Amino acid sequence: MITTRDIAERIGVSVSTVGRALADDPRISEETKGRVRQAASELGYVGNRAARMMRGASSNVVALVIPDIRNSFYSTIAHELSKNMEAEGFQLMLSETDDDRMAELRHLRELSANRVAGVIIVPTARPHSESVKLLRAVPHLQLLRKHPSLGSQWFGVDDHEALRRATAHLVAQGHTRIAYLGGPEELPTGAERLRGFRTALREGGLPDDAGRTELGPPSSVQHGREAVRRLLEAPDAPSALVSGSIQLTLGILEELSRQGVKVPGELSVVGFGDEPGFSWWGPGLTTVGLPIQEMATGCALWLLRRLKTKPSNDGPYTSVSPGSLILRGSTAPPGGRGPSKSA
Amino acid sequence: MITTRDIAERIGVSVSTVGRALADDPRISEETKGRVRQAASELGYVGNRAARMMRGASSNVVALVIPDIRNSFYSTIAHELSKNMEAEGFQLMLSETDDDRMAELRHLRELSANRVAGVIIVPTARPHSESVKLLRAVPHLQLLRKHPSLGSQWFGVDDHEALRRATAHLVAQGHTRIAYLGGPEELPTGAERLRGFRTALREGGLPDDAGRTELGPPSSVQHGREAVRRLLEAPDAPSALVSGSIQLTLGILEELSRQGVKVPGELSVVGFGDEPGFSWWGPGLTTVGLPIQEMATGCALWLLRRLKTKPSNDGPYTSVSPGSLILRGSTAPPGGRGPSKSA
DNA sequence: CGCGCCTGTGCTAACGTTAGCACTGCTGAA
DNA sequence: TTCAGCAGTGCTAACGTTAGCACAGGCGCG
Repeated sequence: MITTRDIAERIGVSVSTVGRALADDPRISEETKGRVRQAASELGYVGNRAARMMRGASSNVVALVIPDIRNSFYSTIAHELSKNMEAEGFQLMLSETDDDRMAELRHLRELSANRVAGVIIVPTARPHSESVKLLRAVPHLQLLRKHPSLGSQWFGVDDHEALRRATAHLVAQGHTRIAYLGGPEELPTGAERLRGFRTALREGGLPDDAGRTELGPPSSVQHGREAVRRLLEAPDAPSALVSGSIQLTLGILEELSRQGVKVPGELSVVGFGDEPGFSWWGPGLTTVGLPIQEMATGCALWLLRRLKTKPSNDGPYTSVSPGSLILRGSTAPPGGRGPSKSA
Repeated sequence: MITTRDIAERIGVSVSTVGRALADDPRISEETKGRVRQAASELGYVGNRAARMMRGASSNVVALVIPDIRNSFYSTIAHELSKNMEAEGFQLMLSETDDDRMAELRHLRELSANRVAGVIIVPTARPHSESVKLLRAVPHLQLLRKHPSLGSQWFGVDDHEALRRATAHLVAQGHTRIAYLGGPEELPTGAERLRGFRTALREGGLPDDAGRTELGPPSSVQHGREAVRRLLEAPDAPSALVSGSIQLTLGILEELSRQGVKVPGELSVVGFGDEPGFSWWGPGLTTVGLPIQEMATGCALWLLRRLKTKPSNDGPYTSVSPGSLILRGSTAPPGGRGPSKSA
């Protein structure tokens, strides 16, 4: 690897001069700068960030810690983040936890050793105490899920409101047996969405047993399919179904298509998130649209500001809009005569 | 930040001893090791990789340089790569080029400054000469697209064969006006897929003007929609359509759904890649399945081997299977009576 | 004419870690 | 008794870069 020393020896100046010339220090004459730049270019010199970091400079890497990049929600986040960060000279490190706290810990250890400048994290249900310690040592920001031990910097969705609205839509159409398919209560998002579901039932004057819930791994398409199968086989199957995760929604749609369930004739469905296929699935999926881009951009800007201004300005959390209900054809009154379809 | 020196002062030994104890050097007594580890844990010591790198150690970061992480093809690659790399203690850096050679160059400069250990790249159509120089200085591997100047280490799909098969399927059903919607010829993949399309037409004994092509940005869903619109409005619209990219396929499906085109009654369609929604789109999309996981794992293993063994073993490129044609309901003989559907 | 200032450059230390060499006791063999 | 060898530890240099200080030469001002 070419160093400033190589350049210095080549043109007969000191390393200091080379360093200053490359930093465009006004004390160096234009003539010398020219020769240095020329030599640097010819030799293919690339500054060594490790050495700079040793001199106190911070790294130009921020990390994104998420469950699974294949989830389009997270890949959109990653994209927006990357775009915003690149514009400011930052690179993005990607760490997948698969919702496993030990994998999360392993990643945070590495990130810490690499002295990343900042971290945006979708924490697991119960982060390891060492993970908490590691995170607290670096500017960080929670995304979607909010864990109290990780501070109050948080960007997310108003999950309670999102599911309240989605469920209320079904209640308003007269459904009295509604199923909710979502993540486990341990996850902050899972708990909030479930709460939103129950709030809507209560507000609709429905009895406690009107709601049926199927909770499980929120990133598992497979779990979505199985849960749907269980719901349909049950003695008094629900007439409507709300989803509390994108991946589960994918599973739901696949299984309903496979079984040829008539939507919304036999079953009304409200999805979560908005994927490319949702609009062309069956009669079109009514679903909760999420402001993903806005959230990602918000995160990026918050972190950038935080990285630029040394003092710890601890702006409190920011909850983004609850997401809007996108009305398509997959919901209708129970037993109603909505567009029927064998998917 | 806690350093070895802090630990040393705390327990009254030298930094050398601390360093060796943490590296589990056999020369240090177990008793001392215990005290060092204890102190390190209490203080929350995390080794500084930058300092290690200065001592000649290589970084534990590999970079993935791709056009756009939102493309599920690339997010799957990123996921598999990340999984394999994490198991070996490597972290993944993500760089998006958006198919812009200048963005590509900017990223490669940063990666180079950060001394990444290796790079897996989906190169742009014509990488900048400096990009080439930067890449050549580090173990790297081309993915999908193969650019001659970047060496012969390549993992990809047999694009020619993939599109030959897809097109041949339509030809066999008797279609004589077939459109191909794909990326530009400048891209190695674009050129190969187009060639495969033409090969199939020729082998099917069709005249040169049987094929209509719409080439454009391969990652643009929007372009897919517009191209479909143009094709349908043309005086003698084709009776079949083959896609040469996942994103374009998404656009195609959206537009066909929107316009309510009967598939395969009015138009037969063969897609590219296999996304969640493809199976439930209209009559089910016949499409080219790609061995994404296998490719990603192959890349990871190749790079890991390359990083472990210092000597430059230059295994030549490896072309993976051509992808299999997944038969669903979206193709039928022209004017035929296949399951018709207004999406 | 002498002094201070300015311009342009060099020297050196420091960042945190590691490896080579040196040192201190101690044990065992000649 | 002397010395080699060993266990256990310390000292120091080096990695590449940067910043503080020093220094040389030239010029203007009193």
